[in-house]
Amino acid sequence: MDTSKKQYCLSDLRQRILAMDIRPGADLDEARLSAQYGISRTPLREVLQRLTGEGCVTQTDNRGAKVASMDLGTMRTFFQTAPSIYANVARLAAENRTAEQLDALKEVQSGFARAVAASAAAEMALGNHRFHELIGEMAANAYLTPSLNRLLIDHTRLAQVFYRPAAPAESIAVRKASEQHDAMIVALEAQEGGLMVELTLEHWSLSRDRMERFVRPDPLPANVADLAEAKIRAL
Amino acid sequence: MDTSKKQYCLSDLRQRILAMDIRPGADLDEARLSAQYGISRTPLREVLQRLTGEGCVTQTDNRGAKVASMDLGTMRTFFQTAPSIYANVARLAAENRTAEQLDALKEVQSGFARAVAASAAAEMALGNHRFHELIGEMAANAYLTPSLNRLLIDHTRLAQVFYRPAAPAESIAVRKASEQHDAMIVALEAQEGGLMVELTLEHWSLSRDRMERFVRPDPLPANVADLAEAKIRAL
DNA sequence: TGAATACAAATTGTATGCAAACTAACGTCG
DNA sequence: CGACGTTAGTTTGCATACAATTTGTATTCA
Repeated sequence: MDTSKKQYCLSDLRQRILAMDIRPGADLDEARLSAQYGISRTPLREVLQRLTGEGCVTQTDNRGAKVASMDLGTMRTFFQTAPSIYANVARLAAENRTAEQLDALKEVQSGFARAVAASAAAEMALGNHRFHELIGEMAANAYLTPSLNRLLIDHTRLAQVFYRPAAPAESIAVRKASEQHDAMIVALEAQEGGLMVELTLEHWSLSRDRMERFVRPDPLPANVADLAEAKIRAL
Repeated sequence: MDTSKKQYCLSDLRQRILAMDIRPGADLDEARLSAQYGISRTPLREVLQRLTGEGCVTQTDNRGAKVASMDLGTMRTFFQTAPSIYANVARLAAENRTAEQLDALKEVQSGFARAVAASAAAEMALGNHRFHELIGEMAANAYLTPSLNRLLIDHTRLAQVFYRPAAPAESIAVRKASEQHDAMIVALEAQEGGLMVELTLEHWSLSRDRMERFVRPDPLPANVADLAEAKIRAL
């Protein structure tokens, strides 16, 4: 095959972490994983080191590796930090993108659109991830990229939690997100930094609103008697 | 000793890279280094992977590790990105610092002041590095910290290049920088975010001006004849 | 019963030997 | 003479065995 077993292990673990297939805080046992991927512990440990560097995984001495947790504190800083970094990266991407990168982005976006059409939740989230990762590469700023990538890791994981229960209203939002991606591609092609920032902030708002709606859903009726009555009437 | 050989190897390599004792682009040979630090290649490779995650080192498959380079492009993005990240981190640090962190910072600053008094260039740069690293920890923002730390790596390395030729004017600037550190500690203690941002931008200006002065020194007289004449008169 | 300790099992960390990949020098062929 | 292919030599990558550390459990003694 084209990719080695180690390469596959790296990208597979990363995907499974992003897709919340392996939960935050979950223990990553070296012996089990190395057997599972058919490699010895030495290269597996290298993979874990790599993922630690990316921010997917945390390691403590003599106590192994865990999937990076997502506690309330980090979520708070996530919402605090994301718009600023996203916006700055967006402007730089418009200024510095190359033609090849733009082609790659179009490719990824068409994949994302296909996933949206097929309502494939995991592929949507992963495609979205790759889309924004590529915009990060376009920015060509080695100092901002690590922050962006860490934000994207948690953004994708949050999206998995929030988007899974695909209510009809949600699928409309997803299609809107896909349209925003298309608009971004136009802005990037025209190298319009200001427009790109605007679109990015709108994109963020859409995503944030959906997360908020999930965290704080419409409350149940306050009056329990009325609720019971309504249920009976509905029969 | 308190720290294991591996731990020592990690921090020693990091220090030597920050101090430009090992130059950007230099090859990091596994066999040589493992022998040098008295550990086998396995833990040494782990150290290199760790440093790669931090951004000090770059690794390419089957071709070993090198010290992260500092080309013109990265320097450009450095000057572009640093003030914004520094300022944002500064405000967050003022808001979120704990008493323990403040004590640690005072400790580091007194070490820095001692190094300034002794004109110990490497210790100054390293102390300054630790000072700003601690401010990053105070900000308690897992998304911003990686960007800050990458900026600090290159800032410290640049400082090594620029500050080494210790002209009298430079030592005045260093003392001013130390005073700015003291002012920052006061601002952090009072949790005055706005003041902290102001001080940080001043601190940045001082540093940037010194770098600029190094890159673009006063030009020689344009008229070569005049220059020769002036030299003769000076005798 | 509860705390402390000693022992056993599991897991991580390190060393070493061997396989694979890359580098460079040499010789052959067009 | 230059380009290409071949072959030593060096360097990185991987697997396995062993050492060290942590965790869980049982047993003893107050």
